[in-house]
Amino acid sequence: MELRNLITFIHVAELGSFTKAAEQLGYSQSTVSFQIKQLETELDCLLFERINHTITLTERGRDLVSYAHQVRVLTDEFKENLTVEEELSGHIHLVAPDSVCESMMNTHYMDFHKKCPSVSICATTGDSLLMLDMLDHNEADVIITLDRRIYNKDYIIAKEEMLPMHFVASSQCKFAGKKNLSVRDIVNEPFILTEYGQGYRRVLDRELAKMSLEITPVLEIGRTDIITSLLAESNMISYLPDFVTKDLITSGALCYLDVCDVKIDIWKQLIYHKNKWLSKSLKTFIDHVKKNEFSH
Amino acid sequence: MELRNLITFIHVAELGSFTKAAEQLGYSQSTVSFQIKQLETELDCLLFERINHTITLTERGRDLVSYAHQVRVLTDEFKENLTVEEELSGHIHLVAPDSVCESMMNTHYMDFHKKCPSVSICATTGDSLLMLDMLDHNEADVIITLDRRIYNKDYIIAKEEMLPMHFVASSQCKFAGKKNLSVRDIVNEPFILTEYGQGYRRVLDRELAKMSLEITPVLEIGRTDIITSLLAESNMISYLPDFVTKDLITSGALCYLDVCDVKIDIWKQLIYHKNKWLSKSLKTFIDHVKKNEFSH
DNA sequence: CTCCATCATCGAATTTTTCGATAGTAAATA
DNA sequence: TATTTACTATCGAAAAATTCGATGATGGAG
Repeated sequence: MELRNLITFIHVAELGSFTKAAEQLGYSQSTVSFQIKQLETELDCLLFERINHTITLTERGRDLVSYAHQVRVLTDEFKENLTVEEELSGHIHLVAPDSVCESMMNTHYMDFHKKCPSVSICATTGDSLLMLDMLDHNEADVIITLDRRIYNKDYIIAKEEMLPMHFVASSQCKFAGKKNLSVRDIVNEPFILTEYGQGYRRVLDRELAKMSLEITPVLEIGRTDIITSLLAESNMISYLPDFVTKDLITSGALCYLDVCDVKIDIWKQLIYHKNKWLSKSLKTFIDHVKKNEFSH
Repeated sequence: MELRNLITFIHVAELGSFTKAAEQLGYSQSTVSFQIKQLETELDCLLFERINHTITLTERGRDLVSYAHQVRVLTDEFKENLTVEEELSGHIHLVAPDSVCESMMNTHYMDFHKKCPSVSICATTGDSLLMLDMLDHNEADVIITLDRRIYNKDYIIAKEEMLPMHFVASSQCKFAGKKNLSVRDIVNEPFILTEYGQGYRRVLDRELAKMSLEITPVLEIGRTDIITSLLAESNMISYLPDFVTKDLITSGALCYLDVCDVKIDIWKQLIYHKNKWLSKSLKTFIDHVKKNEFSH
């Protein structure tokens, strides 16, 4: 019992004529005959009595009319809802490094929430590999990486920028103000770094390994806010993106170390999977992040 | 948007896999792919995200699931109602001569009503030509004729019997008891006959015409109960089926006239159109009439 | 009595659906 | 690590279904 036949049946029942229904539907009359017969065969009952070339609904036919109408109403409603402007609602799963999550929540998340109060955001943290894996398994809608510059034909980079990074330490640190430091001068100092999974941490390790150097951090921790506050009160060193240290640099609590022989390109990238269906909500969210979370 | 595709879609959505749905439905996997794509094209939206060979419903997809379920429920309900034993209800239009209507209502109609209280009967009266016309226009479901024996490939004779008929008059009539009367003896007496339309009246006229005779009735009236009561109180003559006069013959108020030279074959026939859909109610009704309205 | 309207039917043309094979990819397994 | 398995996309060919146009039968209108 296909919808096509039900539609034809409705027209026939309303017009009381195969011929007229055929004209109205753009079919030939024999097609209408065939379709009705098809319904009758499938339902194993007579829908119309044909007496002297005029048709009359049987009781079964009358039953079918009401059923067919219900189906048509349902169909029309559904299609209408499809064309209706999609509502800004639903659920979005963002995964990003701790530091990015924090900065987003502190700065512009409320703006988005005000703009789209019905859209619920789930922001979780994770390292680069996990995030990409989540993209691959459609467990995250969009991610932000801080890592080497990622390119892969399966991913769409919605926005990206290179991230300025520095070795940082307390302004009281013995290296503060020193010019032209070498990384060799500091590798044996006590370090606090983010956990290994974070992309820029890995990139740093690899870069040092090229120079046959290695940092053994005394503390590894994902929360960069904790790192920075520890730095301020200690003689430890870290390697962090500027946006994380910005406030404490401005306030003078921390300072950049002028290390000249390590130059690492870390990229901040807003990524989603190429096969991801972008709902209007998701598009809006991505736009919002592009505008607010990246330098303009 | 055909039902077939919606069913497939439901299975895919429930199993989360094109392949499994194909197995369950007996399709090849490519067919399922095709059907889903067909839906997506028609609705102009993505129903499943395909990321790494695993599928996930989109929001639109989720909407469609609930819609498709509704349609399926409707369909199942409808088909179920079809297979459910048809209820004995509905409407039946019987057309019959006045005399037959009366006898039916007086004798066995109540039995039928008790058996099928939800079936409403509309019994109207009409002459043979009208009745056949009504069959041809599907305005009557079944008719009973008192006429010459009707045969036509478009009609189905559910039951028929030859109808004994007699010239009748009051027992006080001057012909009462006379043997071997000729019709010539009585043609000029005052006659009450049914209206011309009634079949057996026409047949009588035609038969007499063969003998170059003619009856000019002083009264023509459809209601045979009126004819018989008038006969009993007058010297008039009529020509009626025995079932009409039975009671008054038994009571002795009327008597048959022994007219030997007119022999007319009148048939009582229960007829419906060959294309008539016999609902269970109608079948039951016809059966009832066959059993009760005809001699066994 | 002829013309028109109606539905049924048939075979041919067309369209749609389905299949089977193949490819590409990821995950599981050895 | 290599291999096997599992999954979806795609393509062309085969099969099936739909549609059409012509024809026929029949009743009604003019």
